[in-house]
Amino acid sequence: MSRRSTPPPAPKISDAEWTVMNVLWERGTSTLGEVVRELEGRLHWKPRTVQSLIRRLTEKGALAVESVGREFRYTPAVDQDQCQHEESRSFLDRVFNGRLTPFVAGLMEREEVTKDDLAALREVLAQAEKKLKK
Amino acid sequence: MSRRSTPPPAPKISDAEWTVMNVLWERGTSTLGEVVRELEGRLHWKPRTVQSLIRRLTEKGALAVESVGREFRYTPAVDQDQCQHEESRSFLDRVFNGRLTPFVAGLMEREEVTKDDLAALREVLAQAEKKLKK
DNA sequence: ATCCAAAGATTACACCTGTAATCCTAAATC
DNA sequence: GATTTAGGATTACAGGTGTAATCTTTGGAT
Repeated sequence: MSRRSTPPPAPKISDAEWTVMNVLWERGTSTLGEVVRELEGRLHWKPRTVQSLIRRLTEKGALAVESVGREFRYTPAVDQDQCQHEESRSFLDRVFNGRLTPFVAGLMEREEVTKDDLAALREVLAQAEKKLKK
Repeated sequence: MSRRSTPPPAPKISDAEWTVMNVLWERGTSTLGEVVRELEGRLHWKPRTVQSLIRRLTEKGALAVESVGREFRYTPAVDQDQCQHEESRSFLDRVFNGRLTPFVAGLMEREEVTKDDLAALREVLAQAEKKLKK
């Protein structure tokens, strides 16, 4: 499997920051409070913690800020698909010497897979195959 | 996809440390010099850098040390498959909300896949399917 | 015997991360 | 008006990471 043309790399997002970005990608533009309430229950995080993460993400250019009245609204400034892909690549390179198949094989060996999972994967493979043929 | 019984978690291995562990898993027991020479050319790393990483890996229990004459020989003390699986899980949870299919789909969409890749994956799926049926 | 190079031990050091606490201000509430 | 409170700004702080340098010892080369 080989790379195609690469867009300029997105800023590096840390583990905790991914949690925040996932919320923002899902909700779209949000305020601090909205993110805090979204994470409440799932996480023990204090509001100041979320604020810190948002600030860092803003500083590294992953979020755009827009001042609305007294508050700010934060919006993802980087593409989720691209970030996911960059993380995927770096993960595969680091852990599986770049190879996808052993990764998938390892998961299937050690976790329960449902029929639905398998069907979905089969579909993905079929799509890839079609693209190859074209 | 769900977890099965979990062995006690392996120590957390950092990015740079993965590079070293990969060498050790591949070569088996090695001395510092052997690891340094193995990485030479591929990496800019100074020998002291490799030594630091090996020391940290030893401290966190990922490598076992055996004193042989004047030197030490280092041996992986954690299972590669297990480490790979733990990394895989944490990666999928963080980036893809735990789901494998979008990960595979994203890669296929953004990278060139060869016929061989596809065939290998198909085989993996077939195996998983067989296991499900049983 | 001498000197060098390789390896271990110790130390460095800035930057990133996780996880907030404090302080300040302004809006909302009583 | 006085008080609580949400949010921004600033600060904190230990631990991990990447990437070594320095100091010390010792076996091998000359």
